[in-house]
Formats: sequence, C-alpha cells, structure tokens
Amino acid sequence: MTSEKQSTPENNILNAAKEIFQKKGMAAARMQEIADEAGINKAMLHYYYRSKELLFEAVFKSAFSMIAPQLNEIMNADTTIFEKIKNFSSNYIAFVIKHPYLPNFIIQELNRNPEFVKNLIADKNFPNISKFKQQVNEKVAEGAIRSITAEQLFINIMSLNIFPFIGAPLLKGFLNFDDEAYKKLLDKRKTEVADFIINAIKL
Amino acid sequence: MTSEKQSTPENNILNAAKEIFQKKGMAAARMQEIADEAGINKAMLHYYYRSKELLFEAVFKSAFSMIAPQLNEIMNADTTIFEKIKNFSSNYIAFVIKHPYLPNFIIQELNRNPEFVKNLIADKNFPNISKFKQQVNEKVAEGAIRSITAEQLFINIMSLNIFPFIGAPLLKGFLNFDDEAYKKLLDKRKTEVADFIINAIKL
DNA sequence: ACATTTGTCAACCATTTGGTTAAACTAAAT
DNA sequence: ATTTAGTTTAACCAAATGGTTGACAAATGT
Repeated sequence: MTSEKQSTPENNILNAAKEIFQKKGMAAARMQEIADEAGINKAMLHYYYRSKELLFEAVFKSAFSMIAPQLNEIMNADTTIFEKIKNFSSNYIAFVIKHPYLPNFIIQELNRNPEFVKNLIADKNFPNISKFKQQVNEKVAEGAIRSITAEQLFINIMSLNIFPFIGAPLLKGFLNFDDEAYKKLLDKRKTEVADFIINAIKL
Repeated sequence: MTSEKQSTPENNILNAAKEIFQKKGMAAARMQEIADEAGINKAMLHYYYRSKELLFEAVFKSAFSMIAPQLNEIMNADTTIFEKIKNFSSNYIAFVIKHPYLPNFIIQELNRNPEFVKNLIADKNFPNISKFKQQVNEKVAEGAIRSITAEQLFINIMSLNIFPFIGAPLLKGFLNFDDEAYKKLLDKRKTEVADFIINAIKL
C-alpha cells in the first residue's frame, strides 16, 4: 500500500528504461524509444539522468537490487540446507515468471562488462553465502549428505533455477514446446528442482 | 591436417566477425572493428557479405553448427542414459572451455530474436532428443531410475553444463573466486556434473 | 505582484554508422 | 599487348543517434 512506488518523473523514466533496456540490452536500446515509452521528450531523459550510460547504471542497479536481497535472505536464514534449497527454488522461479527479462538482462550485461561486478560487490546487500557454505561443510563432515563442495552445490542450485529462463528460446526449440507448454513445465519446476537437488545429495 | 579451414577472404572475414560478434553481440559490434580485426577495408565486408545482418547470420549459423552436431551425436548414440549424461558433460565442458564466448552469444541472440530458432529447426542437423526421451521413459517405467520426465531431466542436464559459463561473472562474484580458481572449478565439473545428475535419478 | 527556480519541449548539432561508388590494382585468358 | 574478371581501396553519403540549446511554461519563494 504505502510501499507502492511513487509516480515521480524519475520513476516513470526508470520504469520505461527498464522495459527497453531489459528487452534489448544497452547497445540496442534507443533513447528515443525510452522517451516514447515514458511518454516524454527525449531531452527529459538527459535532464533527469545526464547520459545513456548513467540511466543504464540506474536501471541495472535497480534490477540487481530486486534479486540480491532475496538470495541473501534465504541463504542466511536460520533454516536447514534442504529448506534453503526448497525456498530458493520456489521463490526464485515464482519471481522470475513475473519478471522474465530480468535474469537474462543481468547476465548479459555482466558478460559485456565483467568488471562491473566489482561495483556491485561493494554494495552492502551483495549476497553473502558464507553461512550456506558452513552448513554444507558441516553436513558433509557429519556424513549427512554426499560429499560435495559448497561452491559446486551453489552453482548447481543457481544453474537449475536460472538457466531454464535464460535458455528458454533454445530449450523450447530442442523440446519442441510452445509457450504454453513451456510455461507449465517451468511452473512444475518450483518443486521439482528442489527435489532433484535434494535427491542428488541425500544419502 | 587436410581438414584445416582454408584461409580464403571469406573465411578470414568470418573468423574476425565471429570474434567481434561473439564478444560484443550484434548491436554493439561495429563493421569497422570487424574490418580492422580482419586486416582489410570495410568495403570488403560488404563485397563478400552484403550487409551486417547477413554477415551476422553467417556467424550465427557457423557458431550454432559447432554445438548442435555434438549434442545430436551424443543423444542419439547407442549408449545408456548414464553414459550419455557422462559423455555430454565432459565433452561439452571441455569444448566450451576452448570457446568461452559461444554459449552466451547463442543464448543472447536467441533471446533478442526468438523467432530465429524456427530458422534453425529447419536445418537437418538440428538436435533431436527423441531417442533420449524414449530411453528415459523406459527406465522410469522399469523402475530403474526415479520418476522424472525426459524434458525436465534434459533441461537439468543443459542447465548444469551451460549456466556455469554464461553466469561466470556473476558466480565468480558470489563465490569470491578469481579467474584461476573458477577455471579449476569448471574443470572439476567435467565429472562432477554427471555424478550429481546420476545421483539425483539413481535409485 | 514579482523574481527565481524548476520542468518541458521543438529544433538543432556533431558524430557515428552501415552502406555505396567509382576508380585503381592484379592476374589470368585471349 | 589487351581484354576481362575479380579484388581492393579511399572518399563519400544518408540516416540514425546521443546529446545540447534556447525559448517558454509552471511552480515556488518573498
């Protein structure tokens, strides 16, 4: 309710810019297109955000800040590894179904400019997986789960959750699925991914 | 030996274009930069490949044809599911370590233009996973592996193998790994990924 | 009421970019 | 030696693009 984003010009522009940048990427996005989307003059963009580069940075940081805290919260919660895997998978997939361009946008632009990640790490909310790492190491030492490094497990969790969205066009082609069928398949993954991972490490 | 690519002007241009397009993407790539990379005049690009669009298509198809047959061959081989998973994981990871920009390039451009995948499907060598599907369904029916649809398993295999490359900048950041450490981790995945998947479905 | 700041716009500008052209060079064929 | 076909280049062009300007309106403060 009160947490609704206000409709200031800055916000209006930012939302329009998100739309265009996330759909097309930095290089292919046009300032005129963003202005049209926002329903304002092109000069306004420069009035509020000096340059395309700065507008892009604002969009990128805003996008990243939508994902990072979620990851952080779940990974540092006071829950078991299995619960973390379940929570992350269902939350993340539900979230991305609503924001389908987000993961590809972030991955794509980080590949374009890998040093940009340093910029993000400085941020307070940058995800920290030390608690998760510690938990995994403990459970492995106890013999409660199969031997695996926390890093490999973490990569597996991220891969299984994120790639089906980023690789959607390719996977749809391979599987010969239309949009509708693929969407159903993704929805099932909210629980299937966690089951798969847990089966892989459970003894 | 005799299979070495000839050094025709077309080939020279194509290699230069691959380099630039794969690093920067269609929109950010500049014809002048490709010409410089190829050590020729910009007009030559248009002489041999009429337009940027056509040059890009040539690069894309060439890139895709480097990956597709591999997938096809392994998935339709006369081997067990477990062997297919092992072969694909080790082969694919070894291959992509040598061509790090390839998967991201393909994924990115297919997201930019999803209809393009139809173009690829028409090709004879487009991957066909029907044999793999049939094998999985049989094994599940026999009770030899855990219940899972072939499609979900296929997506899991692809995700675990491809995403660590595409998401490298992000994952390096999350894990706080430098290039060297991350490379070692990827190398270990040549076997670890298959083990993980097999553990997940084995009964 | 007046002045000052802030917001908005159409027109404009400099540069970049994909693409073209016409002339020059090369090497084999006649 | 001359023709012919293919190859290469510098110079050029029109369109697109990020960004600026100066005039004007709408708030805002005094």
